[in-house]
Amino acid sequence: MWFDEFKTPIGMLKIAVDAKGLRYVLFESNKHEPSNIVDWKKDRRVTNEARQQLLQYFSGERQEFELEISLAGTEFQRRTWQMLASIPYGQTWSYAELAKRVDSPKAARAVGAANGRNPLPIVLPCHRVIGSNGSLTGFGGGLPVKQWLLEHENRRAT
Amino acid sequence: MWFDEFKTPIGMLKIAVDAKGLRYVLFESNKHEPSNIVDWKKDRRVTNEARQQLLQYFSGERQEFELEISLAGTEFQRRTWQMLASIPYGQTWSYAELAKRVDSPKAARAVGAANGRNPLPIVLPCHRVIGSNGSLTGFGGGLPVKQWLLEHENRRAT
DNA sequence: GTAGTGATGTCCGAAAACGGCGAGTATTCT
DNA sequence: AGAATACTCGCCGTTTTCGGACATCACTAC
Repeated sequence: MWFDEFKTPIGMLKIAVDAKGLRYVLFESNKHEPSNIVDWKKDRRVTNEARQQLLQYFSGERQEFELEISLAGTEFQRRTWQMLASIPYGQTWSYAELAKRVDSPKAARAVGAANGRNPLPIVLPCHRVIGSNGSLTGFGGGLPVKQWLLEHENRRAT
Repeated sequence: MWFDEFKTPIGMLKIAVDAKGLRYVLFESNKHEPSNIVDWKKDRRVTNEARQQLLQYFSGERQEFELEISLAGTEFQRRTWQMLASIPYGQTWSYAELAKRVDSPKAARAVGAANGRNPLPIVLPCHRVIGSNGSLTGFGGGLPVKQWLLEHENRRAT
């Protein structure tokens, strides 16, 4: 398996792609090890594009991503991850809100678990989901990073 | 998934291959459903060869198989299945003997379980393994078939 | 306040159940 | 006696089951 690696304001990021598109965005210390990709590809075109868009995000030039992505998970997880893309830049939802939008109103907790396994953080903005009482509650890359991302978006938000 | 199907003295047989070789030999009524093959192939060359050798076995012309095979299972299962090929045509081993040959002298019972999941019956002659008291004890394709195979080999044995 | 409770999907570890067994012992027929 | 049968118990790898733990939250009861 091959990763493209590059530096950002929040540390090194690693990304990997497979035949369908972007598959992983990893922090230096990721909680869950990525599972092996069956049909991974060393596709410079896709990784270059993804890296560029991520760097644009960090410099403030980009608020939305336009990338081919490849989601591997249960039906519920994919539903949850895809819904993340609906949260506008600079805004936050609660886990309960996200659960409602996914048609499982009572599954706030399950949504949290799915968020914890989001394979594409930042691109799919799981950092925009916080506790209904305003607490940050958790983040794969560590809470400080979550806070940094939210503040970064707040500074740029229209 | 694609199966080649053909008629034999003990009923219809189905065989399937993947990238590495012969993967399944199935009786009409198989106890364990085959798991999905990831990289199965519709490879006429391999299936034709396998079918031909099997038919030769039934007609008595063939006592040993020479085929590329693909074994998917735990380390112990593969060890057990491979050892089956060492049992000479027309002879029988007890489960305990087989266990010894596999370096787990006390695992007679585990060997039995592995035998029960042999994906390539006849080619890997699990029918040549019987209880240490001479009883047939069990067979995926049914005990009558096991008995038929043993008698068939006895008739032809030198 | 604060402490407890139930609902939800997934993962992970532990524990139990389950087989194509076998050796040893007891029981039952000739 | 001696042989056939029955029951018990240990053995081993795999499969199944089960109980928590989670990036939650609303509600109730004190």
